[in-house]
Amino acid sequence: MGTTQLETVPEPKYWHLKTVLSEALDSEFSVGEILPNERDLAARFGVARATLRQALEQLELEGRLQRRRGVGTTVAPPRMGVAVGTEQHSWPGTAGDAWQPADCTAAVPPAGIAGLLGTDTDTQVHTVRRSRVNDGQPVAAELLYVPETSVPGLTAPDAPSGAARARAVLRELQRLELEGQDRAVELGSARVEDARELDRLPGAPVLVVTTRFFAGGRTAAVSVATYRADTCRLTFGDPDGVVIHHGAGAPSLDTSPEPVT
Amino acid sequence: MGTTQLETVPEPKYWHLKTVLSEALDSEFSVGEILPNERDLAARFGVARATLRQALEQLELEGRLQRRRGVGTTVAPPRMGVAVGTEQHSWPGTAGDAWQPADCTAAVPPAGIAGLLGTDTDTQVHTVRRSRVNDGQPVAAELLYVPETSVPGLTAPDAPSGAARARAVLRELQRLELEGQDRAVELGSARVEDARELDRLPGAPVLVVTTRFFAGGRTAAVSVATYRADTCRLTFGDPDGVVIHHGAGAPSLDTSPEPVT
DNA sequence: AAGTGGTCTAGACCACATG
DNA sequence: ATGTGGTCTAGACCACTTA
Repeated sequence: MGTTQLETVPEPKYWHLKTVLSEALDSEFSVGEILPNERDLAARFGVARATLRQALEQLELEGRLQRRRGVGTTVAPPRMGVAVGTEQHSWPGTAGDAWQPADCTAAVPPAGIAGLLGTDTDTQVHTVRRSRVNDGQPVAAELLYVPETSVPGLTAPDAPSGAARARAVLRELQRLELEGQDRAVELGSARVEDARELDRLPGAPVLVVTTRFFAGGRTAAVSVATYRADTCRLTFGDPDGVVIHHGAGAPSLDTSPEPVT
Repeated sequence: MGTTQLETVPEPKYWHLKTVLSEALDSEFSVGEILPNERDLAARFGVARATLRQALEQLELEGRLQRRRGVGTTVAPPRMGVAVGTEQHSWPGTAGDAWQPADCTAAVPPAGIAGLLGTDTDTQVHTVRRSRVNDGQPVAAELLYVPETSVPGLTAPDAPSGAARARAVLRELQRLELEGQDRAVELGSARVEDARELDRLPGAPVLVVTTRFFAGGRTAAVSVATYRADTCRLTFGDPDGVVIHHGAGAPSLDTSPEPVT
C-alpha cells in the first residue's frame, strides 16, 4: 500500500463537512443570507442528504444556522444575551422584568414540582404561563407554579380566568417577603406546547431554568422557564454581553446591542 | 370519509416512540440496566433503525439514556447537580474548588477571547487546562486564559511546563484583588479535545460556561468551561439539588446525595 | 403548483469493546 | 470472533410556506 494514509482515525464525513461549512459561513456568508437547499448542497459536497443534514443539525445546535420548513436555511445572527441573574432577589412579575403574563389555570403540577413545593401530588396549584420576548422574537416560555397557600388572597375560585388571573397571582406574590432563591440550568427538549410558543419544532433543544422562590421558611413558588437554546445565551451577573462560543473552538465577539432593559 | 381521523397533525413516529420508551424507562427499568440493542428494539416497534435512533438520541439528550459504542445502551442515573455559582467572587484555583489543574501552555487565544481580554489577536496568553470530576466521573473541561500582564511574576518563559506551571499561574492570580465576575451559559458541541476528556464523542452536547474575572479595572482572566450536558445540571446559588426536568414535561425529584465539595 | 425542510426506510459498512 | 453503537447511502413520501 503506497498510499500516505496519515489519518489513523478518519474523521467522519459529517464532521469534516461541518467544519468546512462553518468556515464558509464565516467568510462567504452574512447574517440572514439563505443557503442553497439541502439537495443541492449534498450534491455539491458529494454526500447523501442525510449526511449533510447531520452537519446542518450541529451547526443549528450551535446557533450558526436557522432552518425553517418550507422556507429554507439561513445564517443565524449571533446569539442574543438574555439576562437571567439580574432580577435576583425579586419576585416574578416585578415591573419591567421582561416577562409577559399570558394565562393562569389551576392544575395539579408534575410530581417533581409538587415535591419541590411540598404539596400533595394531587393538590392543584396556580399555574401561570408567561412568555418572554426579546428583539421581537420569542425566546422563552415559563410555567410558574404557586401553591394556593402562598397567595391566600385568592383561595376562592372566584378569580377571573386567563391573563387577568395571572396578573392577580403575581400581584399577590409581591406581598410576601422574598427570603432567597435558587437556580439550576440544564438541557432539555421542547414539549409540544413550548415548541409552538417558541416557534420551533417539538423536541428542539432548550435550556431549562428552574428557579425556587423561598418565603415564609418554605418554597413559595417554582418557576420552570424554557429558553431557545439555539438563539439564547443566558447571562448571569452583569448584563453585558459575554462571548459566543462556536463549538469548533473559534469564539467570536458578540457585538449585539443587548437590549435587555 | 367515514374514518375517524382525529389526528389532524399526525405525530411523527420517533416522537411517539420516544414517549413510549420514556414511560417504559420510568416503569420497567432501573438505573444502570441495559436495554435491548437497537436492531432488536427497532424490530420490536416495527420501525427502521434510523427512526429508533432518532428517539434514543432525544432521550440521551435529556439525560435519560447513556449509549456507548461497542457496549450498549443503559438507563442513565438522574443528572447530578454541579455547583457553578457558589465560588462566586473567588479566583479559580482557590483551595477545594473542585477543579484540578492539568496543564498550561502559552498560546494565542481565539479571536473572541482575545477581544474579551483586550489583548491583540496575535498575543500569547497563559492557557491553563483544568478538569472537574464529580462522583469519579469527568463532568467538565476548562480552558482558562490569563494574559501575561495579569500575572507579572511569570512573564519570563522560565516557568516549568505542564501542571506545575498551571499551579504557578493560579497561585499568582490569587494575589490580585478580584473586583467582580460575569457568567454566561449557552449550548455548544464538544470539540474533539474536550470530547476525549469528557469521555464522549466529538460534537456531543455541552453546556458552555464563560466567566470573566475582573481585576485592576479590566478583564484579568477568562474561563471557558464545557460541562457534559447529558449528565449535568448546573446549579446557581444554594448548592441543594433542584429539579430534574424531563423533556416530556414530567419532572421528578432528584434524590441524589449532591456530593459537591 | 413548486420548492423547502422533516420524516422514514432498508439496507451496508465501520469503529470499538468484550470474551 | 462477535456484538454493540456510529456512520453513510439512495431513495421515497410528507408537511409546510410561498407564489
